[in-house]
Formats: sequence, structure tokens, C-alpha cells
Amino acid sequence: MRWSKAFIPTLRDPPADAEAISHRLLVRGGFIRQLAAGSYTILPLGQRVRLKVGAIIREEIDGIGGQEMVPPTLHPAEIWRRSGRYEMMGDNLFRLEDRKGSDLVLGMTEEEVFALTALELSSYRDLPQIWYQMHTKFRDEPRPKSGLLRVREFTMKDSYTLDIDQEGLDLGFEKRRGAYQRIFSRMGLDAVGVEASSGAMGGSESVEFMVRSEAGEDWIVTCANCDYRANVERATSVVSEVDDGEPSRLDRFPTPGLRTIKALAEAHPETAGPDRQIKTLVYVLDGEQVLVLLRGDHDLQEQKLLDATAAVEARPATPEEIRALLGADPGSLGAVGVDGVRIIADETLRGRVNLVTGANEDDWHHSGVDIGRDIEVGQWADLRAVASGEPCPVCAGPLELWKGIEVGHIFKLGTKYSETFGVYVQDEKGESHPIIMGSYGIGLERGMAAVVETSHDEKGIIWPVSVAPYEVVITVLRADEAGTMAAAEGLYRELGERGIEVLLDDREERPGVKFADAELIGIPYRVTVGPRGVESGTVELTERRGMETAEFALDAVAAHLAEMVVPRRYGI
RNA sequence: CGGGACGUGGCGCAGUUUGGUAGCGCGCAGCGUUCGGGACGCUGAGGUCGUGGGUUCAAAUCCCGCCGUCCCGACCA
Repeated sequence: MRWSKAFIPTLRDPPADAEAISHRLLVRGGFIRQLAAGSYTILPLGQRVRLKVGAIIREEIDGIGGQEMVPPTLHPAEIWRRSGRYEMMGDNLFRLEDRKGSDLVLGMTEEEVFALTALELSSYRDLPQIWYQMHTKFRDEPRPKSGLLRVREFTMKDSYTLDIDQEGLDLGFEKRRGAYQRIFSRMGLDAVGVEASSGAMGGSESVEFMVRSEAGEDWIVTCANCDYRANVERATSVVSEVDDGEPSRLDRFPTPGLRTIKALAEAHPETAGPDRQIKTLVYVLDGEQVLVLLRGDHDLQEQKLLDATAAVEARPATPEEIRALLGADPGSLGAVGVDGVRIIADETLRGRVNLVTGANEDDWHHSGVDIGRDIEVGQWADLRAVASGEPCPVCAGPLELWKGIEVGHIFKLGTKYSETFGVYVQDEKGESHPIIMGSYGIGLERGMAAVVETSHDEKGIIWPVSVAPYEVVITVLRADEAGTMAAAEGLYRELGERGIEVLLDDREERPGVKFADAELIGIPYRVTVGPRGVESGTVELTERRGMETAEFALDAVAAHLAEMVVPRRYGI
């Protein structure tokens, strides 16, 4: 492609309020333009990257036996009602009505459609199957942000596996985990698989692939010693033992003005240290008020609460709701003697005695609380948020907390969808079984942004060869001089014949502009063809990553580039 | 949805406090000089000031409504 004919609208003034660096660079480099909140036009340069990302994904998913289909994105609302996700997805689901007044939705994922397609299967001999699709998904995000990282319309590769039994699912899950790892590494992403919560997708086990980045929105816990890694929504750690002493009688004592765990602990350091207190939170789970109990020095992880209770929505109760329910303000709350309200307690409180908690009367607390004796715990669960530096649950090494971008997520769905849609096959004995499903997703545009987020410098983007919009840029200095232009054209043809994707910068611009633009858009290799070198039959080759420059004979550089580029197409 | 900010040529902004009929930089077009690290001179094109209403002799500017965008909090590839 000749730059003078290409549509590459680079910008000198970056978007002022764009937060994520990938967003600034993709806009400045002429890869994307925003149309509205969370929807972007992918410009030609961006589309070339997107196509390469898609091709890598296709190769790897095909490589483990995947078969691509194209399901519709416009779905009858009825199938979402049947799976229960019409309600569960809340406002994130785009809903519309057709001219006849029928309800439609725009697909967020395709579990329903693929389950219905799987109705065609009737025998275990047809299994396993790996099906996938790669096209537009819609999500009415409450707050699109950070450019391509969080949008309302995007391309997702989602695949679905169909197995006859749990072993098949488990085996396939590991295969897919490997395929995902290869996909990300070929894209130049250092993605790690972490234990995750399955959220609204349903299912048992799930693994998220996270790329370390400040632009990420998830917190990940990893162990410095072993390979334990988990999303904070799932992560656990070793909790210090607390010596509670002998059980004693339940009592009340005045605590005027003491409204925080810290203040109470400072006033009564021997008996009411933070780890000797019960933190009582009032939450509203799908409209139901519940009490959530934690050790005083621990914080709640809301997703854990959702997972433990199978609730869809959780929010802290308002001060008014709390007073109406318990008769006291936050700071004096407790679960002792509370009746008719569901109580969910963190595992670390199990068996504890001699604890301190609010008495549901302002300025009063209970002491000597024996949780088994004095509180009617309805459910025990792991609810606490892991903190940085706590011991790893596997090896007791120190845990580290970091922010990551979720570039992929794989789920074991189980039989949720096959049972609701009646997808059964017969085994060798003629017995019917619901098909066991798994689902696996990668967001293409988010993946692109994650590459930029982790691979750039002060000059601009540094694309890995595998996803670069062009592999080589020929920067012609003095494009107005016949000699240099002829040399550049010759090289352009030769590289083209070798199958290398090359951008010929034939614009009549000053050298500084051309260098800066080439660096901004991040082409991995630059060949500089200038009058000085052409006279002596040489050109310069600069590698974008590291900006090392070496001189080559004009007639040898194409062969050298082919050696550099071709192997790197598969990885870095 | 709650909180904060913004909306003025293609892009980035000033002008709004104190109403008087729109300006700067970049980019763009033409000519010339330059050109191995974001050149310079001259000339020129380009704006319903987000939108609807109101106040006024007069509104980018004051008042009200609406729309849009961004940032901070609860959701996900």
C-alpha cells in the first residue's frame, strides 16, 4: 500500500480526556474513531490488526477441532426468557421491538442459539463437538470507557463445547485453556489464566485470562512462590488464628460514641481487637435484606456474596433501611438475637467465642458472643476479600495484588442450557443424558487494545509482527527525487513478491514527519531509503522495538527482512 | 443510576464572569523556498457557537428544558 493513497488519519493533538494510553495511541495513529459512547469505527489500519487477531484465533480454535458458524445476533426475546437470562441480564441486554410488536434482543453471547442448534444431535457418537462464531456482540454497558477496552458493540469469538460427560468437558477444558494460552502468546500478550467467578453466565468452574495493566478493571491475586492465581472475586488466603480464650457469658456494655471497629478496638484493646469483633453488614440481595457477618478486620468481597447466595444483584442497604430493620445506625449493628432475617457469615467466624459485636442499640455492644450459641447463622461461606501480602492458600507464600485486563474467559457451563432447551443425547446403553456444555470467549478489539496497552513507548505503538497492520514500512526521504523513489519502488515490489506486507511512505513530507508517523503507528520494521544511501547502494533497517538501526545493501535487505519477518508472524 | 465536568471550523482550545454579532494553534488548498528527526513565507477555503424555547434593541455569552460526550463509583470479552 502506498501511504499517499491510504486512509491513515494520524493526529498530532491527542484526545484530551482519554484515560487509557491504548485509546490515545489508537486514535492518534488513525486506527479508530469514536462514533458515540462505546461505539467505534475501526479504520483501515485498525481493521488490518483486527483481521490478524481474528485469523490467529481461527487457526488455534480450528486446531483443536472447532467448527465456525454464523448464528444471528438478532434473537427472539423468547429464547432469552426461557434460559432466564432475559431478566438476569438486566439493563445490559439491548431489547427492541419489531413492527409486529414482537420482543427482540441483541445477542450478548450465544448460549441459547447454540443450545437450540444442538437439538440436531441425538447420539453420543456425535460428541464431542466444538462450535464457534466470531461476530458482533451487544452490551448496553452502564459506562463504556477506555476506548476499545469497554464498549457497547464489539466482536467476540465465542465457542461452545458439547460433551457427553464430565470427563469430556474437563478434558476439553484443558485443551481450550492451552489453545487460549497459544492465542494470547501469538498476539504478543502475556496473559495468565486465573480462577474466576462465573457470574451471570452460570456454570461451575471458570478461568479468566488476564493481562497485567494499569488500565485493567480487575484485581488479580498471584502467589510469589507457587502458581496460585485467582481473581479477587474468588481468591482465598490463609487467615491468622485468633486466641479467643474460654467461652463466657453473653453480656452488654456501653460504648458511647464508638462507631467504628477501629475506635472500639482502641477503647478496649484487650477484649475487642479488630479480629475479636464481628462486622455486621446489611445487604439487599435481589430485594431481600440479609445480614452479612465478617471478622472485624476483614472486608466483604461482593461477588463472593453473589456467588454464595446465587443472587443476581447485591447492594448495601441504605441507613434508613438499616434503622428500620435493626433499630440502630451502622456502627452499633449486630446479629445477636436477630430473628426473621437471613444471616450469612464468613467461614473465618465459625466456632469463634468471646466476640464483640453491636447490640442494635446506639452506643451499646455485646461481649462474650459465642457465634454458634448466640447467632442463628443460616449460611457459612467464604465472603472475605483477600488483601495484599497475606499467605497463599497453597504454599503460604506472600500474595500479590495487581490490576489486569480480562482478555478471555472460559467456562464450564454444565447442563444448564441443555436442560432448559431439552438437548439430550443417548449413550451406548440407550439412556438419555443432557449434553454438557462449556463456553469460551475472547473479545477481539479488547485484545487489540491490550496489545497496545502493554506494548508501546513514548513514540507510539510497538506492534508485534503477528498482528501488525503492516510488517514493513519503507520510508522514502526525498520522495520527489527520481533516484530514491525508484530504489524504494524496486524494494517495495521485491518485498511484495516475497509476500511481505509493506507500506510505502511515498508522501512528500519532511523526514521528521515520516519517522514520527511510522513510529506512532508502530510498524515493526522500517527501511529508510534516502538519497545518501541510494548513491552508495545502501539502506537502513530500523527495528521498532528497541529502535536499533543497521545498514544493508539495497539488494540484500529484502532477503534479510523475509528472514526476520516470516518466523515472527507466528509469535514474537 | 448517583456524583463531577464539558459541548465554539477536521483536531486541540480561547472568548461566557461584565451581552454589542467569533478568534488562536494545528491540519487543509495554491504558489515559492526548504527537506536524514515533527520547516518557513505569502495567499486562501472552512463555523446553524450541541439543540429547542425564553429574556433583550441586541445572545456563543443571561434563564429554563432536552440531547450528547468525558471523568469518579456498582457490571463484563
